[in-house]
Amino acid sequence: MKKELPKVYEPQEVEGRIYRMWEQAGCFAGRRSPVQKPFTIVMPPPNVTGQLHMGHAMDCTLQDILIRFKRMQGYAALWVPGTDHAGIATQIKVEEELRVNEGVSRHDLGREKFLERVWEWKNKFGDRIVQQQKKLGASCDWNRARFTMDEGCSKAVREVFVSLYEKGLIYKGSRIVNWCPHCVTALSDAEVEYKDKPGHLWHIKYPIVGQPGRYVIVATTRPETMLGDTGVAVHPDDKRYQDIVGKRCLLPLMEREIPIVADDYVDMEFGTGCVKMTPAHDPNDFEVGLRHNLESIRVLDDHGVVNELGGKYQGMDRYEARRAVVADLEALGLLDRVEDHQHNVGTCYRCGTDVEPIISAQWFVKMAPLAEEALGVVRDGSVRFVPDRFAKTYTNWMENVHDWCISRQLWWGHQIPVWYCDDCGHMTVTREDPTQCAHCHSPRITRDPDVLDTWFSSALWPFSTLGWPEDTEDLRNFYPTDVLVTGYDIIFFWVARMIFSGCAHTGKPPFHTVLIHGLVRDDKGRKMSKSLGNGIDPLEMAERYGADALRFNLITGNSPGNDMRFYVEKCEAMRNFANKIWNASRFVQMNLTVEDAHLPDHLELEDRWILCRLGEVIGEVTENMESFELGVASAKVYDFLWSDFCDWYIELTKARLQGEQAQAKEDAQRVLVFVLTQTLKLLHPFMPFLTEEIWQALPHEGDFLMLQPWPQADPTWADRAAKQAMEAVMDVIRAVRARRAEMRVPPSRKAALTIVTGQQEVFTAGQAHLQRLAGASSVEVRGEDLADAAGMVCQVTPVAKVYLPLAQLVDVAQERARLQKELERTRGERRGLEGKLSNPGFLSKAPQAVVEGERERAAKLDAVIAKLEEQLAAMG
RNA sequence: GGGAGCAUAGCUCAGCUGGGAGAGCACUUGCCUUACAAGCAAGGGGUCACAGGUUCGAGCCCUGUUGUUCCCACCA
Repeated sequence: MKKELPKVYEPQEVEGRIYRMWEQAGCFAGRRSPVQKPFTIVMPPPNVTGQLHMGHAMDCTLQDILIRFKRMQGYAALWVPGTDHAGIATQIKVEEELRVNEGVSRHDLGREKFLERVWEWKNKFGDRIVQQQKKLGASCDWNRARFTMDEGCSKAVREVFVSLYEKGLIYKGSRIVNWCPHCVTALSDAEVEYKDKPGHLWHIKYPIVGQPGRYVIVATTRPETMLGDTGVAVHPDDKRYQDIVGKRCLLPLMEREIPIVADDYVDMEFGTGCVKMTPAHDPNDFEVGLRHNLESIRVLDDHGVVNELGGKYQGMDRYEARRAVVADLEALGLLDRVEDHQHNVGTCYRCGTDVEPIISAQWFVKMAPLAEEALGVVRDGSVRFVPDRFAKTYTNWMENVHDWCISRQLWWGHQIPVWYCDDCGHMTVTREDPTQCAHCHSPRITRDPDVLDTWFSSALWPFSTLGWPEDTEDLRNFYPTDVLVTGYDIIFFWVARMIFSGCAHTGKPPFHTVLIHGLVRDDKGRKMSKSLGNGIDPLEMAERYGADALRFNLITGNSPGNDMRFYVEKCEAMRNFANKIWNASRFVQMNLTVEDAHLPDHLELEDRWILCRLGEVIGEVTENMESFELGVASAKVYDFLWSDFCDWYIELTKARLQGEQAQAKEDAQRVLVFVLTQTLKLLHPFMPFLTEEIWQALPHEGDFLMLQPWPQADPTWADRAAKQAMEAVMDVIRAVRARRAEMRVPPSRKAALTIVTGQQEVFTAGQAHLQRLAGASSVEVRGEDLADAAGMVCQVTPVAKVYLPLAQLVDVAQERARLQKELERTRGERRGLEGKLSNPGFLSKAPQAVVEGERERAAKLDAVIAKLEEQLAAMG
């Protein structure tokens, strides 16, 4: 039975082996069960091109903890993994690869060949992140792994697009959209990141037609867009400009006459109160333009280069054109002045390029009707955010959401299922690929070249992965899912869209709880990023300290939704904890002669104490887990294991283990194994590898710890008397140790202890422990105080006076001073309590239990005070 | 402009529905006490940002102030 365990825990040797064992035994499979309630988590699909970073590691660990906990609690637990095709990110990556290695662009290859190459890439590297998740111990049902572009998910996408189109919730329109000139595609509002950047405010003079020498001065941060100006706007109430409203001015450089209009949009206080209008390149101007029938002249092409409508600036990119325009204006004397100006610039969330608003024909999802339902399910509590403050973030966004631009000018993704007739121009939108136009039946039809926003397919993830739109067994059994775990940074991108998609297409919100976590930052609080080079590789940490230590680090000591800083030192501390458990287990095992882990009939004081504590911890940890307080739960297991079990209980059993009585020895072994085993179960969700490895080496029933039932406290363990008695003994041990340390008594020098107490039976029972743990050569327990305490030093606890024959190390005056000081301190504390206990308000209004607790405390202090006074009196 | 978070020991952070201020690391002292030196024992260190308020009682609830971080928003 016994396996020789190494002195130091070696996770590298253990983890791979344990994982393979679980996997081969099918421990991760989510099985539908007629009796067990299902518990389902769908994993946020990482990008296929991605590498596992610390954020993934935290996300993955949280989910694994929940799913392991629920699995042990007896739920039919299913954790569905998968990966995301990540349209822009992947396409950019493969294009880059092709450019560097082969010197070709996607256009050189053509769409079909290019897509073949992306699939090759996906097949080659798509597995990498899965392997990395396995290293962390992720207990997903890998047989159910999905990919957003696999057949089923694609079918779901197609169904959703067509049905939303049929309901009029998807439409195509020419609108101002966010355009990335580098990625050469439209972006949704959520994909634009606004950054404060220093810039300038150029004040430009536009001559008024027919009034030589008179100008309107407009202020702009983007002078190059004036090439597309089709008007100037002022506020209707602005007295300065009332006479010129309706007049025209001459657009410099382009020599075009444009109207001056009045519109509420203009802020009279800002700049000169005159705004140039470029409807084709500014969302506000676009709106104003609509109201005043201003023309839209688009002067920038898809790459952000001035086009043929930009006159002599054609061929220049936006920034080059800006410089040229400003220089020319200055030469013409039309540049009034230039101010420094901080402004908010939209940038592409993938490549960081400044986004260019341009008018373009794109596909949109009409959000208003969808948002209404999505708001309802959060308001009525059907979907709950943890922590709940994120519900507000969600609601705010959803209330102000604009229509969602879903078309992307990319090749990698779900191609839009719309065909245009080359003859009649009508659109055909169907679930099956058409062979002819639905209107004129012409076979000459061409498919829309664009693909859908990646998040369009991610939005369907909770049900597309379970088989939707088919009515599958899995869908019926596991949907709606239970908890969604993700970072607050993708509430808008993903969570919001899953919620309205779930409601719209399945009639149910896709999960009832959204567990939000924060970002993992570096030790200086900065975001980990490639460009800063400050990322810490979770796999390297797992390799060095063990996946269990990494997991524990990521969970313990932080609370849901809060960012955390990553400290390598903390990994080390958690590795030390793992090693501590390892060695405690080694101790238990090396003393083990019994084959089973049942509690003995006879329990000693310390046994009843540890069981009482175990029961408390089981209750608290379970409660914390249920309410997603994982950091608190893990800390409690940590403390129990290290302080109660290792520092005290193991030490307390040594007397029996090393004694002569066979029965006592065996009893101690049984309690040790039992408590350890129960605790390993509590710890398992957090540190799955280590706990499984140890459990396998201890007496057990069943095959795997990970499939064991979650521990439950036996009510008979709640032995308050045993707890108090044991703690009284522990108090004395601590007091003696402290005194010895203070007096610099070397541990090798044992001293005879005399304990004077009214509870002799408690200390008689604890005699062996006192001797062992308090460095005593002998222990005398008596009821009556010493007649002559000369040559002794005294320590006082609420239930005992302890005498140590150490007087030669301290003089009487010093001892008296010490006791006096102790007395003052205790009296002070007692007075504080008296204030409370003599307060009628407290007595009548505080809960009974609290009042009782305070009374007990007072009684203890009184006891200490009495003993100290007695001692001082005895010293004369 | 709107919203949110944070401010607790030298550092990084816990502290759940209000009831005797905690952990890890760092620091001091003494120990290889045969499970563990990745350890053991003992210890030092905190007007819980500030000012009011509610309460018998506030780190926790309310109001305001300051500092700080983040999110959202179409002011050129």
